[in-house]
Amino acid sequence: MSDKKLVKIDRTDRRILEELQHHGELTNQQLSERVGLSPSPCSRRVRALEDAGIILRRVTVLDHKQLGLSLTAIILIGMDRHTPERFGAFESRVATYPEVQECYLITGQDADYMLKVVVPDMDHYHAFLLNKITRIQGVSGVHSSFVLRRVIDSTALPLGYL
Amino acid sequence: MSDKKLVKIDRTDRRILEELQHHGELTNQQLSERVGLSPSPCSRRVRALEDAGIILRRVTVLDHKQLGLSLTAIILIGMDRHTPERFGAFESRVATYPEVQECYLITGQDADYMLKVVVPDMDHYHAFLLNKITRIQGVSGVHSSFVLRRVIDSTALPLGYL
DNA sequence: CAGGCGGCGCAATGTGCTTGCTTTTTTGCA
DNA sequence: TGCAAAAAAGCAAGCACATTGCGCCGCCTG
Repeated sequence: MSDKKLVKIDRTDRRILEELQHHGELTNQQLSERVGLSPSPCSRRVRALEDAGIILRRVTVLDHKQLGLSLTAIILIGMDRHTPERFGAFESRVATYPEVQECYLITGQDADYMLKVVVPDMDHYHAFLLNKITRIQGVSGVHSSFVLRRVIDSTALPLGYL
Repeated sequence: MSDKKLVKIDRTDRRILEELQHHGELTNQQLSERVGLSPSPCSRRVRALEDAGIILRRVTVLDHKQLGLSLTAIILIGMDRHTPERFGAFESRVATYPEVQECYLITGQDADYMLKVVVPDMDHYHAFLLNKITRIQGVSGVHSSFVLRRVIDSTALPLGYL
């Protein structure tokens, strides 16, 4: 592995992570006063968390509605044969589709993969299914649901267990 | 609505959004040279995108494995009665559970809600189901799947349609 | 073809980040 | 319980970066 150094996460680190999870736009000194620290040790802690790989990356979340991407679909996909070749081929193909936000190999007899897909509208979704999903070797069953309302849409992890 | 100003998104804005979606840690001048601009107009464009609400927020993504959160579950939930009161009660309860990363009201006869939940292990998942999900009035059917592998786990939108 | 508008680049200013050093607090052991 | 060592916090200076005003250029319009 490439994780250089490991950090024991105390109460202060937990507060830092809690803030950064939701507010990645905070400056270091804004963050430092929220967690009750002066800027320098706060900055050092954040860098330690990055070096340890606990902070994976910073991202910017965009408004799909304003970008004309109104349709979000949840797709459950079953495979005909459960071989590593089938799975490998499926995953490497799916990884090239920008419409796919999430793709998980999951347990259960009904489905092998769960996908979250974002497209402009139904026409594009139809085209996506026909041209990209059903074309992949081994895809046997496809079940689509569509998002009516986003009650919660977050990337935050529950830090209460630490 | 409170969206102050609207921005027509040209090729440069698209490149900015594409970079920021994946690399929210970029400094403005790093971003500016990636999109082929000088720092000042780049900064102005980013702020315009923020003011327009196209850039919703910046977040920090953490490594769930290193934080001892090894289990991710996909839960499909059905409601006994499809009334606004039932839905409202369910949603306001679910919104208070930090383990729930995503909660969508979805189409389909099999389920009404799809949840993505993060917990340390199976014991905690069991407790979560018993103490938090099945306690909610109106929950009739619960189907759990568990994530075996994260093939794609992103927040990036497909900007190729613009 | 002339006028106006909008976006880009440059330079200066101000803000925030970073690094070395000192002080304080915590931890471990007698 | 007290002392010593180590780790973390705070301070100040140097530096990098973001921001703002201004002049210039290209484009669109009348």
